[in-house]
Amino acid sequence: MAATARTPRDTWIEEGLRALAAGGPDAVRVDVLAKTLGVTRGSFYWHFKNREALLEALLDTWEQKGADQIIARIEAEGTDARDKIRLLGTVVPPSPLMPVELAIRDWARRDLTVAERLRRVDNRRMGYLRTLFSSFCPDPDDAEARSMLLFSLAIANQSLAAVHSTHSRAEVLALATQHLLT
Amino acid sequence: MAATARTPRDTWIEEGLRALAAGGPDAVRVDVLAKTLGVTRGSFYWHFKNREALLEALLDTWEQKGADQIIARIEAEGTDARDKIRLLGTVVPPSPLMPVELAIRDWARRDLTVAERLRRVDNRRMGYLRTLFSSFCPDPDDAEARSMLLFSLAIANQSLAAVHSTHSRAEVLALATQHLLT
DNA sequence: ATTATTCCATACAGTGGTGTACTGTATGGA
DNA sequence: TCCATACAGTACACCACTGTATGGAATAAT
Repeated sequence: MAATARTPRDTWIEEGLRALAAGGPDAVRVDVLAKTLGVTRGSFYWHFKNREALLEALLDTWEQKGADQIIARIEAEGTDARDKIRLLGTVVPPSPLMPVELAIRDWARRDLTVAERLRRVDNRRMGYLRTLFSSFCPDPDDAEARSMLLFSLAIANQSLAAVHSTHSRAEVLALATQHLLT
Repeated sequence: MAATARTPRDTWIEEGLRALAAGGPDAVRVDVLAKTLGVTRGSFYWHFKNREALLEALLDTWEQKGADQIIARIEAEGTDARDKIRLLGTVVPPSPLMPVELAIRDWARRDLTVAERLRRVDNRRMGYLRTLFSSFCPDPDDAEARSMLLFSLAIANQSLAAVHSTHSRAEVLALATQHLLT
């Protein structure tokens, strides 16, 4: 059995994430997705019960893949704690995953179940940051403060529109991250 | 002339901002606003050309009022630079203005004209932060880094869902702000 | 080659929202 | 008193999008 899917489920999810990143959950329209995929909605409603089901699937894949993905990459590339923090402060913010992240973060403000998922992911990440900073910050309060600042930096960077007088954004990110390491 | 307005223009804007804060620009529906105001859309289309015009008006009032409002308050309440920074780090984040702010910030990601407005506002604020930090940071790079960190903290705080192990969020905010003052 | 299964197209009904044209009403001023 | 102004109501045409029912095409296993 199992004919190879011409437009498999994952394709819809992929395109759905793109739409989500670009315009938020309201922009995830099945007929729009169908059009960009060159397919009719008949395909969609074979894979998914309804639009709501796709939205759920988008959150599932993000929570599952996107959450530990960054941590895994940092763990692989970084050497010591300081180096990993530097990576987090500079390579993570311009990641292509961020737009999805931001859309979900905004979504969470008006949807409790989304907020709950986000809380889980954020907690995992904050936990990771805490361990990194704790490796050279004896004071737990200090580690918590720095973790919060680095996390904030990574999130806010994308949605901060200001230009910096004499530096590029990348330079300012590096400066800010360095500040958290001293 | 000028019969007393029963549902003046400002009422629509006020309610529009509420809707914007709660659900983003897509949630600003004229018929919904009319319903919550206990009026039909006939009134709306007297004040505004169309829905787009209301959205523009919302951005106008935010850019005009909301931009310098925070700075003015800090200037009024704070004594020296350090004190003002402490205020910014702790009283601004939980401000009732933030939901509107966040909605617009997300909106700016997908609308160039909104992004342009946001850039103007952000630049003013970053400029203000720079002057504050410069008052006790001789190194301009250092001042820039700290400004960026404080701004990020204020923005990200609202959309950060993580819970902190042993502290309340307010405590962590105070810790983080303090870190930027040393 | 046949057939079951998987996938997609098409047509249709329904809904929620916009904008418009027109009518109705309260209020203050000449 | 009469009228202009400033609203508000009603009805309608018109999308954009959802979901459903059903038929048909493509593919893999036999």
